[in-house]
Amino acid sequence: MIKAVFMGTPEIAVKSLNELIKNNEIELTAVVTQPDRPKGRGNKLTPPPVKVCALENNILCIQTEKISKDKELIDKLKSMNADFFITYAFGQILSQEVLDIPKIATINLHASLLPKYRGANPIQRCIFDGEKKTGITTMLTVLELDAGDICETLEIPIDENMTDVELKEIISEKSPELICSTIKGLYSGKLTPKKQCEQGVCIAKKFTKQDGLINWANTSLQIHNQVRSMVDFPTAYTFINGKMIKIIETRIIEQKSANDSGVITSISKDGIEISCSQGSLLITKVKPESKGIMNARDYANGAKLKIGQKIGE
RNA sequence: CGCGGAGUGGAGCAGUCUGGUAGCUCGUCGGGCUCAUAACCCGAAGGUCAUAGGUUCAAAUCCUGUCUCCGCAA
Repeated sequence: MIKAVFMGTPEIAVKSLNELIKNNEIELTAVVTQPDRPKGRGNKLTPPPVKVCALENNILCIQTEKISKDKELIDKLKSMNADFFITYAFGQILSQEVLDIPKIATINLHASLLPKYRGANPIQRCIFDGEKKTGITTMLTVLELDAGDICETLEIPIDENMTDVELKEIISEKSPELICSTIKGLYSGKLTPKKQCEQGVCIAKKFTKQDGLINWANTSLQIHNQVRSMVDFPTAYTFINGKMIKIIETRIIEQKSANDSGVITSISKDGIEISCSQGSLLITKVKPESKGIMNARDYANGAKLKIGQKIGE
């Protein structure tokens, strides 16, 4: 029996945690996650999804503010005799002392094809940049951010309209298998991790609200990639008639039908067409202030938008 | 108790301040026009105005509670 401890926090890691719980070659002795945080409207204290899953399955769940300084927790982890620590979107940096605890290795799952997109936001950044493919990588965890030796990788193609939400779902879906295969490979000694190629290293930083503001002077491709890369957060937005409106879904239109950027050139059943610096963008789904997601056509109808109207202010 | 917005036919909205016949655009259905159409013309169906009380001769509208949804801030 392989003994393992899982460290993770958000929704994306839950499917993998579930697999580790169910897999009968692996004994999951504990789950480590972040403390409950105040979240959303009303600042309600919300447990991380990984904790919820662990509790549902009666797995020991330990929450810590900072694992590398939590002496009590470190002692507890040492006493567990784990073969592996598995981290997946844990959100905390492990100290060398923690990395050295497991008998075989600490492995991390990262949602990119390393060495590209190291860091906190690989999923959204690769879509934002218009990448045609990304992937999942398992690796040995080292002190330097996402720089450890690579165990296994899985490529995932990105089509031109895929959103961050869809990609996240695919990655969440495909991760469990890769984790298990890596654990077994390392345990049996059949898998030899390889050094990362230092060429092509780049860091994927988190988005801020500011990143969501649409600049209509960009090309339609840039804006399209921006919109679909941040549906989940922070969501691309612009201003129409002085009100903020979030743009949920767009399609690229090659031809441009106005000289100005940020002007409504047509309103049809399919949506609202806006001219950009290169090509046009068809907005198909939006979310106005205080409202839910709606078809752009319905919004245009109620808001009485006119062709030729300038947006973005 | 962090701040704020919203709930009205199937969809998107106006009407609420100043109480007095339920309104607009779109969709749906029927008919017409057209070579044809997402266009145009005529007609129809469809709403306990989120919910529970209260005030009033009379409440979508004023007062109080509740539920649901959303934006901002963390």
